[in-house]
Amino acid sequence: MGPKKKVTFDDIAKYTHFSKTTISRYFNHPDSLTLENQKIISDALEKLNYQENKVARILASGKTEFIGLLIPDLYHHYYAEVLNQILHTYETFGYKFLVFTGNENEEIERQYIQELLAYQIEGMIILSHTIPSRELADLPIPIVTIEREDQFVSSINTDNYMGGYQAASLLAKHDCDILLHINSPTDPKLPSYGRIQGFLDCCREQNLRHEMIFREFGHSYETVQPLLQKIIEELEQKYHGQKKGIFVSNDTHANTFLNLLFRTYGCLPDDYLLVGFDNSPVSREAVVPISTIGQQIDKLAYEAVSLLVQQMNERKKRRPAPLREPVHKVIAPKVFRRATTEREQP
Amino acid sequence: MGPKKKVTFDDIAKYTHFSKTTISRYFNHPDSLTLENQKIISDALEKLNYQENKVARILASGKTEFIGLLIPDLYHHYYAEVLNQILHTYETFGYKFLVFTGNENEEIERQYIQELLAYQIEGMIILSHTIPSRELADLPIPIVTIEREDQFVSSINTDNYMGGYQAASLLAKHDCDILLHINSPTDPKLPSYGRIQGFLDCCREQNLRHEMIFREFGHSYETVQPLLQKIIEELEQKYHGQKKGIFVSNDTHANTFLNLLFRTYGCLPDDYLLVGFDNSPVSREAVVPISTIGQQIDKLAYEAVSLLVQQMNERKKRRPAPLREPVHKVIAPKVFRRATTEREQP
DNA sequence: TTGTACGCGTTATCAA
DNA sequence: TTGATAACGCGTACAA
Repeated sequence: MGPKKKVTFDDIAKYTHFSKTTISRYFNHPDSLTLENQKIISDALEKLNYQENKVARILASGKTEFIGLLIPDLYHHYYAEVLNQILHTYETFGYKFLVFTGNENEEIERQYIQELLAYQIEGMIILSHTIPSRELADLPIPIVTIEREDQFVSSINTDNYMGGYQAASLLAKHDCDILLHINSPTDPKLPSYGRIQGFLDCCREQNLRHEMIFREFGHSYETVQPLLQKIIEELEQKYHGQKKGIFVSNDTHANTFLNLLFRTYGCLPDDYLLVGFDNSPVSREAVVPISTIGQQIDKLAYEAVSLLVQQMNERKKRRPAPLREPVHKVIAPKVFRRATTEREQP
Repeated sequence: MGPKKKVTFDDIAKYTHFSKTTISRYFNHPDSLTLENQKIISDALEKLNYQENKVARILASGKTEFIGLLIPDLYHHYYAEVLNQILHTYETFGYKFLVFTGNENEEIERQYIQELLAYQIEGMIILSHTIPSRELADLPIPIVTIEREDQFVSSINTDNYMGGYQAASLLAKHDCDILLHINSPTDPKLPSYGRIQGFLDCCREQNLRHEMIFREFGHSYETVQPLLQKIIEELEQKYHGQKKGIFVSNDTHANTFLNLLFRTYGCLPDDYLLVGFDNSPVSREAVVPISTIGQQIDKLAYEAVSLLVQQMNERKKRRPAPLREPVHKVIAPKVFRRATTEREQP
């Protein structure tokens, strides 16, 4: 054999003249050993350079401490940051993550799930949106989703409604003549639909003149840019000289919108106010820092893992009380006021 | 017990009146079974709804098909994209990835490595830079690093030297009066030092007037911005009216530099040419699309996994021939000419 | 406080 | 082409 043999409990047992069981206990119930004997074993571990084998432990105990993760992509900063924050919960909960990034293909994502189940993952966090929650609910392990259709499974979402409301409020404070919301057409079942509803409700409640602009923006810069350029031209015609308060569906689009204005005018004209969504780096680093509604991604990630761990623990009990109703928890967004709304700041 | 019992080979064996061994063979050497019997077993698997258990397979076979991944962060698009591309090699090589993102803490990253080893990973790809390659080389499994100090381990890097050379050449073509390179002070042992050397060599070989500007930029926008602002002021003094060709160490800094110019002048003045590095989204989406030297991250990732798989396979042979010398492979960068150097384009 | 014996779900070896 | 049996390394009743 190539790889040199690994040191096992058996080796330690022989070396210390204890039994395997005692070695096992040293790791799992150290209190039940004499301090003296603990020291003997600990020395032996050192001397023989023992390395844990968690795979064997999993097989024996049935607990993998694995959580599966299904993410649409890592191209968007939002998903990358969610992943980052989820990975960091390792320090709190000790679970390891098996990550797949999807290719928007339902069938392939089903295969990924099978593969994850084969590795005996104890639970799953899903951000991909291809597989309906109806189907996810039938999986034999607890599921938590983040910001996707979640009718039949537990989920953690940003309070999108509040976010949309806050965006409209922020713009309203600056006495705009017209409030606009630019977005892709959105399924009311998706959490992000809340942004639209919140924006609308705020406008209606406060009797603000407003217009909703929906376009199929797609997912690439190349499709987004011309659509936004056209929107700018239309706004110039329709609302020339009027103070326009614009809530754009996300920071990336808001930044593109801003850059298009800059290319034309060399500045952000005084009659344009802009609010984005996500508080992604691009909003801070833009040519004019962009006001935005930020998701608290750290909390989103922490609560998702926390909720999942809770449900996984429930299943380990003798008489588990499985959830009859999915839990939906919501995290408040945060408003970041920057130069695209607060002009007094440079 | 809470979770309903899982179907095992034993169940299938009893149901089909075969032995466990035959069921195992159905998966691993199907050819050795009658087509007839294959059908019987396949039907039984369906009927009993069998789910693979790869953990048990690992214990028996010793092969986890796990690769460990140590990444500094996912905040920077570069790392997120590397991770993304690495994850996608699953389709080609079938290896799964256990991911840790580091906290720049040597001791904690050592713990991560121990944890990864406990899960019997077969190899490791490292982008974090805290642990010296001297130490990594002593680990009991093959290691491949990407764009970090790699003296004692195998590595895949972008050809940074060529990148620096290309940047200088591109600027030189446009008849700049002075070529500048803005960067953080860089250890010559790091691959990215090549950018500096390549830039310098090009300038010297072609007798181009040039200046190197080194500042400790740190890792946050807040520290970068004022330093770049100051540099702009100095350049205005020193090279007023002269055509300045500037190679900035990465796209994020290049974009900040560009935005600072825009805030002052409302445009990119004609006497500034800009080249970044990385071809990250920000370079395309900037207020003026930024010319940049792009790393071919897909190839970088593929070659890293490929090289690692090769070395892992070597170890599985009866008489492995371990590498005496680490392998260092290099991927050519690609030049992206955009508006910050090619002004005729809008 | 320590040890014995068995089980976890596969793969590998050897024999039939 | 198939089967019996022994690993793989650890956890856990149960016994001592």
